[in-house]
Amino acid sequence: MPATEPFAHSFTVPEEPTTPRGQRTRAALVVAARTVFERDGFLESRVIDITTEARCSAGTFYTYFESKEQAFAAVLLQVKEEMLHPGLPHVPDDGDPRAVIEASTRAYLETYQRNARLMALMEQVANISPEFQRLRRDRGAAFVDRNARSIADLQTRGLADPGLDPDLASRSLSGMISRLAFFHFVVDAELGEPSPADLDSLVSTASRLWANALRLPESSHARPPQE
Amino acid sequence: MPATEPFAHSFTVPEEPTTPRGQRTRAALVVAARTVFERDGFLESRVIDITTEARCSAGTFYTYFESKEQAFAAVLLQVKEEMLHPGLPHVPDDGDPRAVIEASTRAYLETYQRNARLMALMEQVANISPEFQRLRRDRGAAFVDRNARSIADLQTRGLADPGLDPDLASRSLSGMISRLAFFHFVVDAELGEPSPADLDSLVSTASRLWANALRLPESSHARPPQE
Amino acid sequence: MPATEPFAHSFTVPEEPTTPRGQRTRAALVVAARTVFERDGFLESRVIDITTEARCSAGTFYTYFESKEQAFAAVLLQVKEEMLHPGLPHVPDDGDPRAVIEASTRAYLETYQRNARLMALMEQVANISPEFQRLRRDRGAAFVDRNARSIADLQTRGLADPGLDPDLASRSLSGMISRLAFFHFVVDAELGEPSPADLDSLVSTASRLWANALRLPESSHARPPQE
Amino acid sequence: MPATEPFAHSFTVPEEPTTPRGQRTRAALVVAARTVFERDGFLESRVIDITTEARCSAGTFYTYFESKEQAFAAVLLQVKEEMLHPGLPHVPDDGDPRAVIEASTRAYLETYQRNARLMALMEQVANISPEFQRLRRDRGAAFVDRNARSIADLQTRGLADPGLDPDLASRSLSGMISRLAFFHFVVDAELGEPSPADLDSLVSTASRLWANALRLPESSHARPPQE
DNA sequence: CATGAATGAGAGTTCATTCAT
DNA sequence: AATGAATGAACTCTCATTCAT
Repeated sequence: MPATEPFAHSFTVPEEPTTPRGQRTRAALVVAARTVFERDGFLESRVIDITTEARCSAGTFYTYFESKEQAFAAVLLQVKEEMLHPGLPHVPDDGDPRAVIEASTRAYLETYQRNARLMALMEQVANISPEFQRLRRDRGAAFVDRNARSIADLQTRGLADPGLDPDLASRSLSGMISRLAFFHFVVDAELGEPSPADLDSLVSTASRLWANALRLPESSHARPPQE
Repeated sequence: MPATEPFAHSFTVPEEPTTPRGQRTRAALVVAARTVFERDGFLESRVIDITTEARCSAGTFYTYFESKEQAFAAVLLQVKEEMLHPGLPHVPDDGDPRAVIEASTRAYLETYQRNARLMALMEQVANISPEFQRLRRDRGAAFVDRNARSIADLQTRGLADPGLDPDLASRSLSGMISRLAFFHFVVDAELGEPSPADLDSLVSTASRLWANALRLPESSHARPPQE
Repeated sequence: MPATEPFAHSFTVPEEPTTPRGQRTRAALVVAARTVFERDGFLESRVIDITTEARCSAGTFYTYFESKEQAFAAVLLQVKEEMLHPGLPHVPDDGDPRAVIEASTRAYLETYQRNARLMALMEQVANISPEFQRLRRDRGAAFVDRNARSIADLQTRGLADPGLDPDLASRSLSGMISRLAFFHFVVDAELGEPSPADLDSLVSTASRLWANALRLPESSHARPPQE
Repeated sequence: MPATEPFAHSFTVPEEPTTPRGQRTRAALVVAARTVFERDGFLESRVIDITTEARCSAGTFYTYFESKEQAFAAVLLQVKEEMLHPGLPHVPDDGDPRAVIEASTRAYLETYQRNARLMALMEQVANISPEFQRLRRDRGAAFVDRNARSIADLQTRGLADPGLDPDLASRSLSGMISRLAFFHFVVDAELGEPSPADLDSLVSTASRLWANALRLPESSHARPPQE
């Protein structure tokens, strides 16, 4: 059935194939799907492009996925680790909150940069499909929650502005970073805009804004990241 | 041409109709296009839905637009005023930067809320079409530039953290507000999420973060967060 | 693409199907295309008429051809043998040039008669599409060249008017025969004109004119004009 | 009603307009129609192209013509004089049949050359529409008949091969000339083929073939046209 | 499990023609 | 007589999905 309601299908990925051959084919399809999706975007990608890329026939695609959407979901699942936002816990908490924030910010931006095409894709698909909109939201929420806990902790320790709602502040600041990354690594890159800043400047400014916004005290050994 | 390369058309709108009748029809089509686009999204909208809504025949659409994309561009043009981000200059500069920021933030969020469907649409289309990606970028840049000037001004006046690059800071903070608005008024609304915050909280938190991030001094006489 | 530039496509036929089923379907489509084209003319034929005739769905057509034009090219390719102008060499050169010319003329006219609908079609399409105009020209050139060599040979043997340019004479005389056939088997037949002459008269007159035009000597023993 | 049966309309041209303005507009439309038809071909020409060329509105076209076909008929009527084949009677019968034939041939080819685009057009339309197929046939018949009478006359005077049927011979030879002209001035020209012969060679060869075909005696003052 | 031909609903777009102004 | 906006039937082509082999 052509051109039906897109995204009307659930994207519950069905059981993994049991035979080695099946696993190989499926894996090839997921890799191919990622390649094609990242290259052409979700809408412009044809199932046949994916199967061609995976060197199998059109029908085989439907042995492993019920729809193009499901294949996209499989791609997302496969790269989940990469996409996991490396929030604050991933960096050593060495006692200097500003340093922690900067390290986290750097880690986030570097990860974003590595997966820029995929993030662009996610942005595209999330705005087309409520299912993926929810997926993005939920994944983002994990990131936001982690940061919210960090903010609350800093408030408890008397280091952060107690007048801020930790959740809302985290939503805002996390969105700040992700939007900055999106415009920098996706929009400007796609449009061929000259990069207005290098990664260090981004990290420096963004983490300084974040720390300032929480009213964190200056680092003891004052080492202004830029200026 | 069925389902060919989307967005292959330039945005050169055919000459405006000269007769009143033509102007009426075209206007009706633009209104209908906005209605349909906002209701169904860009991709799910059919030209015939628009003409049905405008109570004219399918062929008439092509008297005024070369494609669905062009009609969308016409919608954006028509509502440009509404979409214009109010930015800082639109509110009275009464000497208290925090108050100005709060007023601006409120104005922005209120505008966003009023045009939430359109903003969602823009987000969708921009992630599909490079042409509209650029349009969004350029419009956003105007907003960012205004805020950057404001930040630089505050730095000059010794009120804002001199260690911040005004442009990058503006990109970051402007993105923070727009992303917050997007998640609040579009994503959460579409997904039927219980609103985690009311408008006042959003305004209060966002503007406090913004002012903190710049290290603006506390307002001298503690005024109520909004008035 | 509805009713856009006709004949904008090249004639690169997609790869032949490998499976027997595919070959069967493709062959059925070519047969159906010929039937429909001959019945309705090229312009009046719809792709859907062809697929209906071939008992397959509309989409299947595009598995094998990129356009109606390409299907027509496939028809021409398939019936190339039939359409090949028999020309002089195909008949025994028994030493009497007039007899050879008469036999050739008869063979040509009989072939034309058998493929009259196809010739009409070719005439129609060639006058619409430069691609097919060239195809017709090139095919005609083969016929003309053969006759030109024959004329030159007769001149060498002192049997034909040496004052004639063999190429131009062949172009002229070949055109004479083909035009005669066209008017007789296509135009008059389509218009329901009473046939002004039977095949024997056509052969007799045309071959006599051809032979006279070259100033071939009379046949020695007056044989009956046709056997 | 778009895309209806082409040529389903009769092409009886309706009454001429009475007012001077109407006559002017109609004349402009006929000129424009010829220009556009000759430039783009009948099928590729749009009514709106014609009215644009004539600097009037689309609706005005239908004040004077019932259809695109009728406008084409009007063009043909207007240029009837030019298109009239200048058969034998148009040249002085100075007693030398070969000279007469050569002069006629030259006149025909020169006329054809001048109206090549129109002849191409006629060839295109005649192969699309039975109505115009008939028109072409009838006009050609006038030419053929004239030549047939000439041939019969030459036979009566003992100058032409009495074994030829005058009508069939005329059909054949007239077709020879028109086909030669068509390939030379239309096909080769459109395809950008290098002209294989100049006008003088065409005239010389064609008229010699014609005269030979009738077995006309050599001109008394033997002046071989070429060689 | 793999193949790849077949499906067919559906969309965008054209343009000759009409008709209210 | 002129205008030009409106009409809408018709057509081509796409591609996700199915299914016989």
